[in-house]
Amino acid sequence: MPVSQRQLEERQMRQDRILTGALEVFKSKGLEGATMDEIASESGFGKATLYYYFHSKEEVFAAILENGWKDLWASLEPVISGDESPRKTFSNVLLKIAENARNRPGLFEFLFNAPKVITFEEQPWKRYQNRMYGTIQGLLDDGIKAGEFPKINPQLLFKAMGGLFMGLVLMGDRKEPVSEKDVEDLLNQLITNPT
Amino acid sequence: MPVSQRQLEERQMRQDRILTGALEVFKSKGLEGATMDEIASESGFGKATLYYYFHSKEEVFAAILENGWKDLWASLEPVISGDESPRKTFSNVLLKIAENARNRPGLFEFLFNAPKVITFEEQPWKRYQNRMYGTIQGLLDDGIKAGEFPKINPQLLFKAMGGLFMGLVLMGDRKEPVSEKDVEDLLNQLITNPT
DNA sequence: TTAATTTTCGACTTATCATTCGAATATTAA
DNA sequence: TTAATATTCGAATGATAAGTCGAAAATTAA
Repeated sequence: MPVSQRQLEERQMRQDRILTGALEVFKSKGLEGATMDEIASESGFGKATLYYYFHSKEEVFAAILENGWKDLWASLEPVISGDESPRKTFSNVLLKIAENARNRPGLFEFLFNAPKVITFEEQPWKRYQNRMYGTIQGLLDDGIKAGEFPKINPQLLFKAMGGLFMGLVLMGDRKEPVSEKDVEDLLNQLITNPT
Repeated sequence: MPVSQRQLEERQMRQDRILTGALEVFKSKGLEGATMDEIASESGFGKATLYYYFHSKEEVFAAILENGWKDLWASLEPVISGDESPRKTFSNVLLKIAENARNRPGLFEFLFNAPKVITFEEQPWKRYQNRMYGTIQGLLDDGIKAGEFPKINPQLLFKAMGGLFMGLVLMGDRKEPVSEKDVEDLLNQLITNPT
């Protein structure tokens, strides 16, 4: 009677399938603009089936963010736990983020843009987001103290770096995906020459 | 019979009043989330009156963007037409943008975020946006050629700067408005030392 | 095979708006 | 003052879309 392992996995896969379809629709229509009917047909299920797997449209939306941030954080964890210098760690973190962005640009864009529109309370994914921001902030603080970064308001440097990555993926409607080399060049420009 | 000057001005003021109220609502609810009822009560008119001044909700939305970009561009125009060096001009442009952001942060944020959600065709305000992006891009190209900026993919530098400004205002949920001095410090970090 | 149990789904219900109507009220011009 | 014109508005209208229902089809376990 208790559901089998395979059953659980299949359920999981169906949820993922729904989430993938939903991401497409949310990206093009936004939270309010997206309809459950569209998500249903995009993901290949009947509408009622979506409600079998999720309680509401917002839950679908939140699940995308939750999974996305969790995965992102999971991929960052080992990099951060390493025992490199703040500067090297910081650089690695950025590259890892860039790697994530390259692999699933749609999701990545969504992770950083969607939250601006929404304002529910109690967003579980905020935990991951804050943890990540906090960590990066800490790396910058340490790096500046250690004289590895230019001496500048860390808060500001953080925002600039954050903005940079957002800019890489999102800014304007420019084409041309940014290459890894570009990223490294820019990082060098930014974090080299501690005065 | 032809409407008087004063009449036109009053009409204009009423439209502005509606737009100001609408901006509030759009900011907190987004395009789809915002209701005409709410915009009406926020701006102090009856709902039907909104339709006397605008044809649709989207027209209201578009009018905010159109006015915003037009004003932003207008304030930039003289700076750009100056005969300073690319680098100085660039710096001035950024400061002018920052000034705009300081004066009407709500509008500014809206200008740069709202477009991501929407996708109508034929957006008149896009003309201004593109003009601005194009100009800045040009300044960077020139500056790099003249050896005034670090030698780096201009496209990328552009994105970084764009991201920076977005980051200043929008990134994360950080508080602490960025001071003019902060901005200048960061600009110096970014565009000083042409290697 | 067969009786649970799980999964699927289109049709229905219901609430929420955008937009329109038609009738006031105010303003202007003669 | 009076007739036109401009402005205002709340109450209908209609469309859209979230969420529910109850019945089927699949799958599982015995």
